Amino acid sequence: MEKQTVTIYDVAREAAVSMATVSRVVNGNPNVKPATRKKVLAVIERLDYRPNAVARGLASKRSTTVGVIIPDVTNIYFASLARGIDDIAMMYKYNIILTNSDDAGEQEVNVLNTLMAKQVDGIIFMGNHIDDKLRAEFKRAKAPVVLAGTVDPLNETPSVNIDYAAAVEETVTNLIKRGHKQIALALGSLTQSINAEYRLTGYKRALSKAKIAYDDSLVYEAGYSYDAGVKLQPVIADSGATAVFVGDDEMAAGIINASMESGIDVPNDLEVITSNDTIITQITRPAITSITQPLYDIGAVAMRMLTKLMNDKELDEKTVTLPYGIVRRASTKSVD
Amino acid sequence: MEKQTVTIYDVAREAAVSMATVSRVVNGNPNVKPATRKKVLAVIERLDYRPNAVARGLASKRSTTVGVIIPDVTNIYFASLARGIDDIAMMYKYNIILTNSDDAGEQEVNVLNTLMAKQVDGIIFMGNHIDDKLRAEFKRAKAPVVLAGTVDPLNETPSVNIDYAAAVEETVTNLIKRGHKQIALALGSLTQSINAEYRLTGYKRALSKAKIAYDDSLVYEAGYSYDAGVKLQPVIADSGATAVFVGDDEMAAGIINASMESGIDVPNDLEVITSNDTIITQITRPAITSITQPLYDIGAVAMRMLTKLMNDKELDEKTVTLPYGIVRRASTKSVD
DNA sequence: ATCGTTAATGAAATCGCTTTCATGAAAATA
DNA sequence: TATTTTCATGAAAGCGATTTCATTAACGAT
Repeated sequence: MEKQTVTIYDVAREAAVSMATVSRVVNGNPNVKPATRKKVLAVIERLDYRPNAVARGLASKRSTTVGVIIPDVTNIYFASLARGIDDIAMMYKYNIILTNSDDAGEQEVNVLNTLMAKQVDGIIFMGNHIDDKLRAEFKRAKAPVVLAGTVDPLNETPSVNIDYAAAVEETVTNLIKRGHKQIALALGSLTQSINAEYRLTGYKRALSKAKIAYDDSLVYEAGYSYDAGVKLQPVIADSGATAVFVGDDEMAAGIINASMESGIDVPNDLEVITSNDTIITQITRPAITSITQPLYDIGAVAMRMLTKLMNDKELDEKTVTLPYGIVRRASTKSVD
Repeated sequence: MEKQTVTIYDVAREAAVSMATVSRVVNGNPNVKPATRKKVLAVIERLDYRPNAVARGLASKRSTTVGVIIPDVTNIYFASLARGIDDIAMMYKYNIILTNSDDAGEQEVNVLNTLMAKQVDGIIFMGNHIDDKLRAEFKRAKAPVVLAGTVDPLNETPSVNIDYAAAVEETVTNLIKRGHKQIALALGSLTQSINAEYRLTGYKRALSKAKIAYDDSLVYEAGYSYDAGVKLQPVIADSGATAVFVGDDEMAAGIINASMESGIDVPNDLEVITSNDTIITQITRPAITSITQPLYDIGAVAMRMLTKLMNDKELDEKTVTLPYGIVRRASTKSVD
């Protein structure tokens, strides 16, 4: 026995008004006599009528749903952005269709297409790399796209980020000031622009300002995981580096734990700085000095921008750069 | 200039067939002559036609979307389940509408209702407590609901879990065997059934089997966070407990770090065991002994069950209990 | 009392698809 | 060859809302 669904038509009949009037009441259209509104609301209550969002979406061409593409929900960094996105979305009565892309180009294009098929009103994209294929998809999408915590070197798509290059430059410069000459850089793949075109750039800038020769044997492409950090540690140890900047907190934790366990003291033998200031940085011992990012806000601001675009409003600025900070913890030596 | 959308009607016209035939081709209905199929596919390709999932949903009464209610995406435990859910969902061509509930009853009911309004075909619910209000909502929903990593003491709703009580009983029994008499229990709120009716039960069972009197001053209701653990640590220290079972990994990390920093050695002065075997347990020093749960699988199995229910199939078992394990790490002493 | 406005409502088209049913053609059976 | 089945297809009726347009009622203003 299927549960019977109550439609707007049922309400109209019971209330002895037209569907149009019921629709007006439901949508808060002011053009309804108070008495009529009251009558309709009573029927809605009595029948327990709930508007069908799908039908509404078809008729109005707005689904009040936005697509969110995330590399992996279990990654705390992106999950934090997602939380910001969802909170603001909810505030504006949107829902989130969340899909994991694993940062894989093909998969990203796929989910983008299924999201478009679902008629999402907008899309928030998170990932480590934007290529031409993706840009092309963004363009043909009729829904606006905003990048969160994700850089497009060509700046074609609205985005919210921090200044990754400047942040890395500043931290590396700090290390140099404290006497380090051999500073390793542990990143994800250099095919990803956030690494190749931002973090690496900041690193090189710091070196060049200090007149230190760039040595690419100190730059490592590892994965973004704890185990990747553990595996990378002996390599860093062999390189003679006395400090390392790491692109991911879990990887940094792996490096720190593996170092300490092999007798290399952090920070005395190796100083470690990481990028995302997730809870991980507080949990390790020593705790990890990190660039701080307003993770939640990056997501929240991106979603706010998207709501504007979805309502055909102009954006104040297409590329929003939120402030970053640096928080010193025990994985680096104090300056004094 | 709005982007023009191509509809099934356009395809039908161009291919000189009826909409019905195009629909059959798109949906893989075998009742189409190969020649016709080919012709239609060519037009679809040429016009770059993408079926509108909203229209399809309205006509077919299936949205191929499932709702997922999660306390907080940034919680690694639940995020891990969510990942399992999404992967299986994708495998079955479903999308996920993800909403954070903050474990708050009112909010949970709200999102449940907006999900139903969106005509989701099914719902996966994660949370720490199921109450009557929620059960009532589940019942009136016309879409099936499955609980993931979430217990319903009344067993009214299909669910996937491990045997929390047995797991706690086993770990606490181990502690007792190693000579502990004062074992603290650090949980979330005792208003939540997973704590009050499962973990606490297991704890009491272990004590009673060992003829140790239950002392409720050793049971603590804290939050599920790192800071909650840090705050709770001095209280545990004062209690004279020599071991503690913790309900959340981040909280356990907080207890461990705070202990070590106040001169209480883990595991020599205090043994610590936690519940969820997330990456956190490997990152702390000492690493944390933990109950192991197949997190991803809990989500994946829940989603598989949901697909069955959505296709009106019978469930082999309404309540699935996945096996748990215990992994010893450095926060407990070896047994020998 | 009359006319121009504005407010309140309903009729009906529309959104883009699925699906039932009818129908004619082709294939299989007698 | 006649008859029954099966196949392939199209016409058209929904699905449950929104929205445009027309219409009538009420309201001021003159």
